[in-house]
Amino acid sequence: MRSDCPVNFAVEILGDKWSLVIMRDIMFWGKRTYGALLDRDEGISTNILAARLEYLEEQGLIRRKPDPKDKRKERFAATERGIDLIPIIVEMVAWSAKHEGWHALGPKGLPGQMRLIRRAVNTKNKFPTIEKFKEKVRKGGFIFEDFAP
Amino acid sequence: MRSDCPVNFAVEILGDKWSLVIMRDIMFWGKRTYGALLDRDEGISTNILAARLEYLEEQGLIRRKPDPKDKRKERFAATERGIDLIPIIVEMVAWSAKHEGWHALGPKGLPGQMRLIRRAVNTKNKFPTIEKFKEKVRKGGFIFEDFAP
DNA sequence: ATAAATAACTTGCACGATGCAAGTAAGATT
DNA sequence: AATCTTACTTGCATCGTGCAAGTTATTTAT
Repeated sequence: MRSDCPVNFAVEILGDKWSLVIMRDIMFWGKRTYGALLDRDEGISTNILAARLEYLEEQGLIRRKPDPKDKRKERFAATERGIDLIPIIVEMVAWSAKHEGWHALGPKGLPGQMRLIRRAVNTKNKFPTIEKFKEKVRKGGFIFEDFAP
Repeated sequence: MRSDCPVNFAVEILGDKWSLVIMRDIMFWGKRTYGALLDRDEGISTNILAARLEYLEEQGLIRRKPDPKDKRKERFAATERGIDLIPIIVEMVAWSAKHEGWHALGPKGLPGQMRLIRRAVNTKNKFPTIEKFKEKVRKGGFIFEDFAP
């Protein structure tokens, strides 16, 4: 650790190009397997994904367990520590949405998802919305669950 | 840009080891010059700082102007786009404070600063506190102003 | 039962970001 | 005029990331 500052603490753990994107896929889009996490808009390499998943597990942000039906598969889920990243991710969405350069969820963004995000972003007191998000993920669901294609 | 997702948008701009730490120093600690930004707990290299400041300016998060009194110096300040990072930084502080591994601001953390941070972190509705932070920075001040050593 | 497909990786190599140490040029101080 | 301060740059080593290809275990298809 470079310092005792809590901003630095978070940046040292989360400050890379993939950690928060992977957590987004697990908690917002309900991706549960290596294959599902590979198949993303951003296009991650197989070695990078494997390394990042191992790292996120080390950091206690996700946990994995073998799929009981298919022995080739592993299933990833967010831990409570990972679920607590939701406020950071929501504030990042709010920042991106507020400033130019963002095209509103892109081709995969369904109207319902966009409304959900816009509500989360435009509400001044985000606490109740974020608690609902967390509760959904804690119960094994994911945030865009009701709007999945 | 790797995708249209607003999470990815923020991660591509902010997802490195220094951008948010530098924004913290400017907005929370009131550091205004290259020399002041060099002198940090984390210890940044001179070339990295120069490159990051140029990058943050390109991204519209900070602006610089020459010091009228000392022609060697430049003074850095956060733009409105940079000020809008405060909610993200506050949520990162909240996340770090909630989970183990963080030692509460370290040796430089004065009691007043720690109280300020704890209040920001423990309040469910962070909106009013964050608005006060933003207003202070907009007026040319910084968040720990009243508690500076 | 055998062959093909799928899932989750690993390996090798290139490139860009980061980190350290030393040097430089303009302006301020003595 | 000499020294100090400020804001850099340069050269080099290392680490994180990215691409392409290969590997192993398991499942599905024939």
